[in-house]
Amino acid sequence: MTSHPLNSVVLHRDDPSKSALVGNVKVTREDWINAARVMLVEEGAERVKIAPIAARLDVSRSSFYWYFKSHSDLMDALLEHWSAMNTAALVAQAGMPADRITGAVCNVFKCVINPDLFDNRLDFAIRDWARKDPTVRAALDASDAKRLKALSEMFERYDYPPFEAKTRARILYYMQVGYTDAELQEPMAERLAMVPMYLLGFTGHLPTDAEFEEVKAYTAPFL
Amino acid sequence: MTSHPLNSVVLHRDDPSKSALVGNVKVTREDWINAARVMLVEEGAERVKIAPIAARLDVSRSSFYWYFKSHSDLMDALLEHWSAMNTAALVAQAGMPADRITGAVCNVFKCVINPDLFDNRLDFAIRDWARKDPTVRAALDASDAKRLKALSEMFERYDYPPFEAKTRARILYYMQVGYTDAELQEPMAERLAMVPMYLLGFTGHLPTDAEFEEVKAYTAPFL
DNA sequence: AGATTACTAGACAGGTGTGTATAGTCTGTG
DNA sequence: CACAGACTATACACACCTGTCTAGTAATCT
Repeated sequence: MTSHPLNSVVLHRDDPSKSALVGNVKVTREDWINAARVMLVEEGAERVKIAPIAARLDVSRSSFYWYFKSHSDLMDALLEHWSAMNTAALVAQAGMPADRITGAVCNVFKCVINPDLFDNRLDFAIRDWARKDPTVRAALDASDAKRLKALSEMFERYDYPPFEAKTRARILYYMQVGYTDAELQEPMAERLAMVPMYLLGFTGHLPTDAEFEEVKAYTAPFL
Repeated sequence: MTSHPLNSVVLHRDDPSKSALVGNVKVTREDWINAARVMLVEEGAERVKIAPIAARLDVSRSSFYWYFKSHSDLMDALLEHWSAMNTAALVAQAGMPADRITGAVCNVFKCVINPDLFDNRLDFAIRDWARKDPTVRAALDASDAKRLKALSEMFERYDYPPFEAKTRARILYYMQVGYTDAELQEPMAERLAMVPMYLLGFTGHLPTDAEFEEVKAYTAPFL
């Protein structure tokens, strides 16, 4: 219990200029997770390091091990946090009532662009991370399935037959997933106007048998 | 020039069981880049480390510095390789002649699913990497612009007005970008059949002014 | 055969990251 | 006021990665 000679330096935890939380020097487990989330979004899972987070919170690196068993314990918590926030929000919003399908789809868009309900950048970061970590991959696949199911059921409620409902759900969902960071900054109206335009050379209806045969003729050598 | 006492161990570079290239013990700069590319695709830019690549090539880690000035020199070469391969292939394919727009679009698809012309997984990996490195970001933006320009010009050649050509190019391109690894494994015909289906609740034509106003009413509070 | 060129192995130095041990400080409670 | 529990700082052990230095080997040219 005697003072270690090397530990005799003066501490200044209460120096207000160095305190991240003025008036409350306590750092909670949630603070660590939040700071880690920011790190994950901004830098990627690979760069979620303990020391930089500690610096951001203005506490010692070793404090981390009071709140978390290990580095991977933190990463698990991060994954849990994401699942609870994003997937739950999208599923809930897909179930919201609306007069017509247009309104229902817009509800989904509204959810996705509302940072309080759905952290789009976090979703991106998790998708990145999943490509390198099988555990995350499994969690993401499960969430994707849940979200697609909710969207598909939404289309079915507006009398789309099952296959078409499923297809529309997929396209709606993966159009979101496909956006780049830059595009997510664009005005919502522009993105919405772009979506219903026809793709490829088809002329605005479901492909006829003849057109489908034409496509197959083009692609057959590669299938 | 005298033998260092610690370096007197017997070398066995020509041990066939340890040689990655049987009959040719030489490792070239291309070999390093190729191995690094595999690493980049499978593990992400962050995990392209010299030692594991050396192990895969079954050579010493220090040999690396004969071929490359530094680690970032290798990464530069990787970026250069990607640009030359993928962007060049897509631009070339978009310029190929075809009877109708359907054929032209299928040409693009054929290019993108042909691993000899276009490494889709590499494209993904670069996109990941760009999110963390401004230099790569700039290179990717330049490539995206080149590709979109080529696709847009393709649509214009089939008499689409400029704005619509540009929009179709964007959707066609980002539908590709949005695919997940799993989906890229799906049969081409299914993906092609899925694409022209209408999105959202719109009924198969460009949105009318009334529909556009409806969308704006839904989204106005969030813009 | 000797010299030159192309290429490689191993040791080392320095930086950065995780996890642990230890010696504290602070706050609330009896 | 003394003590217990919550929390934090510093130091250290260890692992891994980059980059440099030195002493080589193997094939080719002269």
